[in-house]
Amino acid sequence: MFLGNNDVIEDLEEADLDDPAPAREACTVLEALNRISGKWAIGILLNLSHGPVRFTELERSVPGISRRMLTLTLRNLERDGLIERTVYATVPPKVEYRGTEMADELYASLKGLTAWAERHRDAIARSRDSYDREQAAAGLG
Amino acid sequence: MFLGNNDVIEDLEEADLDDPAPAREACTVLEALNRISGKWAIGILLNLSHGPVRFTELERSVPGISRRMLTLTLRNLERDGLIERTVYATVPPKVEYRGTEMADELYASLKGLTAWAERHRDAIARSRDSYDREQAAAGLG
DNA sequence: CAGAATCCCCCATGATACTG
DNA sequence: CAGTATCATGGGGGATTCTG
Repeated sequence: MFLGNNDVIEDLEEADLDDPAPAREACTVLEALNRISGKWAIGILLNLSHGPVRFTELERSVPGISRRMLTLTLRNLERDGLIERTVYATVPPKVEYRGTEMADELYASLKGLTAWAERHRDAIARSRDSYDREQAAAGLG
Repeated sequence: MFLGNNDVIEDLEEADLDDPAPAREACTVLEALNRISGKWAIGILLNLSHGPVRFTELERSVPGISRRMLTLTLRNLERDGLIERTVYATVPPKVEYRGTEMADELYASLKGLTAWAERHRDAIARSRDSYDREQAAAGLG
């Protein structure tokens, strides 16, 4: 996925200084969203929110993910400090992933978004339906 | 960008029923994130949070956006019911966009994420630096 | 078991030109 | 002013194969 415009930071200087607030806010929110962007990050993070999980367990509990994307997403999350990776030198190998405290705080911050989505789920669906109907009607006219 | 796996909804049935909670939570959060996904949605939404704004004003206040992407993103946000579009039959044409109350509630829900990003900005940067250094060191060894 | 390497495809975005 | 239409591209993600 591709979420957010990182150039905002530099563009801020040349932007209209009358009201730079929206650009600055946008920039900060995007910092957060960029950590959880990508098709699989959220699903992985949530599965790690209740204790350590092994690689293959994750592969099963995140439906549809490929081994490649699981690896890539785990690496990115580890790089950002959202998960920790522990290797046990056993045969066969055993690798455990667990969310960090920073990730725990992230879940908490996402609660608000979750609540918002639930509150407006129906309204959004209705809005889409009516918009699509209007478009279809306009196409016929 | 590409955020979220919409297939989770259907996959839920065949998923492991011992603990469907993470998958269900992920699904709900993704509903919200999918409304604000894309490179420009947040920047536009934030600029509409303090009253109506015209098309060309938006083009100026969202640095780097192309006319095409501005149009596309506005259409999507309108479809989801996050913004309203008002056309004034004047010469030259005048079109105003404004955020809906649903969008206002969305900003509020994003505050938590913004706070999280600010709190952990430095920690994340340090995590990335140390991760990258370790990778570079491993590459040399 | 837990990956790494390789190839390919699609879609979101960008650039450019035209219009009611 | 506020869009549409068309073409080009890049990188996120999928499928497959190989390995310590």
